[in-house]
Amino acid sequence: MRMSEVKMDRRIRKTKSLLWHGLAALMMERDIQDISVKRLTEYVDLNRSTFYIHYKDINQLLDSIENELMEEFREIISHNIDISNLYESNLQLLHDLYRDLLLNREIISALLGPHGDFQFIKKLKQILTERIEEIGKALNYSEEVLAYYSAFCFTGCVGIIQQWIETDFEQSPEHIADITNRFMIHGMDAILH
Amino acid sequence: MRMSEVKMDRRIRKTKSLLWHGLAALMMERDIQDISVKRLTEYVDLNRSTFYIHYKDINQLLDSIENELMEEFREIISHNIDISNLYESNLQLLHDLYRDLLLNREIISALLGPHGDFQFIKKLKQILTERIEEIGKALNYSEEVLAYYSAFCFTGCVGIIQQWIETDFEQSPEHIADITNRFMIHGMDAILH
DNA sequence: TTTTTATTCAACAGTGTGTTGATTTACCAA
DNA sequence: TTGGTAAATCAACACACTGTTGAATAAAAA
Repeated sequence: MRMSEVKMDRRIRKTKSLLWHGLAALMMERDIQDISVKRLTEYVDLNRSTFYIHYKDINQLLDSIENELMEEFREIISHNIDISNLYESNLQLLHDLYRDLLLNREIISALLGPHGDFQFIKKLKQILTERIEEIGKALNYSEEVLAYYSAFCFTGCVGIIQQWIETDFEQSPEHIADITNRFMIHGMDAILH
Repeated sequence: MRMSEVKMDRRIRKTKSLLWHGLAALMMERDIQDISVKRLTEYVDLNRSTFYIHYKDINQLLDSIENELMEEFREIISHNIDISNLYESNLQLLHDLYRDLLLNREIISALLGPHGDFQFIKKLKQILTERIEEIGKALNYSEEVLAYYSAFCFTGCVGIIQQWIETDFEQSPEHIADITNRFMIHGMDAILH
């Protein structure tokens, strides 16, 4: 059970969990714009009006799921980064992040898969970018190039995660973290040796 | 006028152009799922039934726009890549691509901006990835690492393009192509010098 | 157990959808 | 320029999903 759920009425917990997992399941087979409140509530066998007690519409439900995840990520990312040992501490951060993604593989597959949500990528990118810009400032890089580098890197990360999803999380989070880190720092040179 | 439009009835050209630009305009302010056929046709001052003569729904309209663009990109990307001079020929390809993006800045801003379309990124990534996997095979890289590298690079490219959009295409396509190429090949090492 | 509160259910008006057939308007080729 | 062709308009239609309501029921918390 998540932190934000502990004090909830059990019925609310059940309802929200049903809607959460139901939406994830439906997103595996169709776009969000093709998922109606009617269809979702029928799918999870809840009365349609129950949905409206908790959420305004499908978008707000999606939003609340994403924000919940973001809180988790922010927690993980808030660990200190050691600028004197960028390579190792960045690797550590990627480890932790990917491990958490794996724990949430159901919803992550939905949000970043073929019928995924654009907003989620934006949110994800934003909290990751905050982080690297912090580092960049500490290292005194030009703001302009840094903005492009962090955009490149962390959108690239999303690409790696999507590739990971496509192989159904075959490799270990450690392995994925390792190649991500190498690509970020050495680019193609990383595979040329 | 695009190649696919030359033989069309002028009325069809006008209608499609109105819907194309109208959708792009509406996508600058709201998500696709919040754009109805009714709203779009009112916005561009067309009868709603006219829309249905040409498209099934908003999604199909979006699809046809994207596919049109993809044809353009495919054209550009089909230029030969010189494996013996990867750096230069990749740079050339990025030049051409970014120049074309700039020509289509209106629709590109819509498709990759805050209310952009997930599918479009997928399509874009796919044609770019086809290309790099071709190169990778010629250079005899391991398939697995290569899949991750190309996912990283070209999703990263999308990130750079989004950053470019956010600065309202301030820099030249040549400059953006140059930093993209450097990030792709040297990663962070490119800004460490 | 009692009180509180979430869920269910039926019903409602409202809005967008997708289609149709008749009419008007614009285009294109002869 | 004209006549045939085809696109755009318009009004009307059944249909499906929406968002909200109030009363009845069920489950949880105290």
